[in-house]
Amino acid sequence: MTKRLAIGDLARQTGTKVNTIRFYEDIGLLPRALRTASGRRTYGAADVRRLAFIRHSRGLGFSVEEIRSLLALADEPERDCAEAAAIARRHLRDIEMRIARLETLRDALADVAISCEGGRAADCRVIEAIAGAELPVEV
Amino acid sequence: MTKRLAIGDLARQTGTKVNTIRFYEDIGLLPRALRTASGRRTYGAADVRRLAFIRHSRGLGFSVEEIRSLLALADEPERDCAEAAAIARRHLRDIEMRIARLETLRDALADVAISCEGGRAADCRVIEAIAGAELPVEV
DNA sequence: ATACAACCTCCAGTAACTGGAGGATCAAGA
DNA sequence: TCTTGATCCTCCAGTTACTGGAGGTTGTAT
Repeated sequence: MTKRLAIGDLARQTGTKVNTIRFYEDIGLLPRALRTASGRRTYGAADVRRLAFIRHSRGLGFSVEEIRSLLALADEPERDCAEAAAIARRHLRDIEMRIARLETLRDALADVAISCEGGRAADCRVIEAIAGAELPVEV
Repeated sequence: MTKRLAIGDLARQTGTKVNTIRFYEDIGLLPRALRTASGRRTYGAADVRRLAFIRHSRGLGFSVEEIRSLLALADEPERDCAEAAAIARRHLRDIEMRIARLETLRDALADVAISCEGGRAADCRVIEAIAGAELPVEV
């Protein structure tokens, strides 16, 4: 049998912090790790793959709940994959909306930011521009 | 003297939740409100302006700490406005970076999302694509 | 034997609110 | 005057996805 990894090794291999790995175990994204006699966690190849999947998903911006669904699908090979596709598409739409929103914001902010180059705060056009702004709340 | 507003009135006038107004008072963005004999908060025109400024700033994506600096400048008319301009420009750069990051994400996700239209999860290309993804962590 | 790194568990903190419990007060109608 | 319902008060817990630290144990190398 191949030798198992300590939590620090797994952390290095996947670019994850040790505390984060324990956190994933707490919330159930990772199964409870096997322990040595003294209680230290040990990991095998399947754990490395699973954690890598989680990290990649997070890198793509999926939420923990989305990842939970994705992992559940991956764990049951006979289930219908359409759900995974739906999650991905929904997430894509969400990101597109965030981009659009940020672009609106950027344009409004560009107007504000270029309007001033110093002077008395009393006459500051940045502050005036913000005071007069009309933007939908919530970023 | 003009009549003062109850917290609910201020909330309606500025599109802010009552709890949020109290929260801003707690963290010092709004001064401690004057109270009636029975302890209810009352607000005047200056409070309306200040809260509107805060909400507009939030709408533009400024953090509470940034707003704190902006308000400090607005409160002291003799200070140099360059600081406000710097805050705005820094924030603008930040938003541009977030947009760029999200665009990268969107492209990666688009690849993932279109790759599947149902079937066994075991063969799911969405899941495979995520497993094989190489994205910088952190959104 | 003694460092020192790495591990353990538990807990608080982050950002910016939101919602709710439990209780007091106000305005208006009967 | 009484009562009802809206509004207000103060606290406190929960949200997301971790991160960092305290206080203590274990493993390894010299």
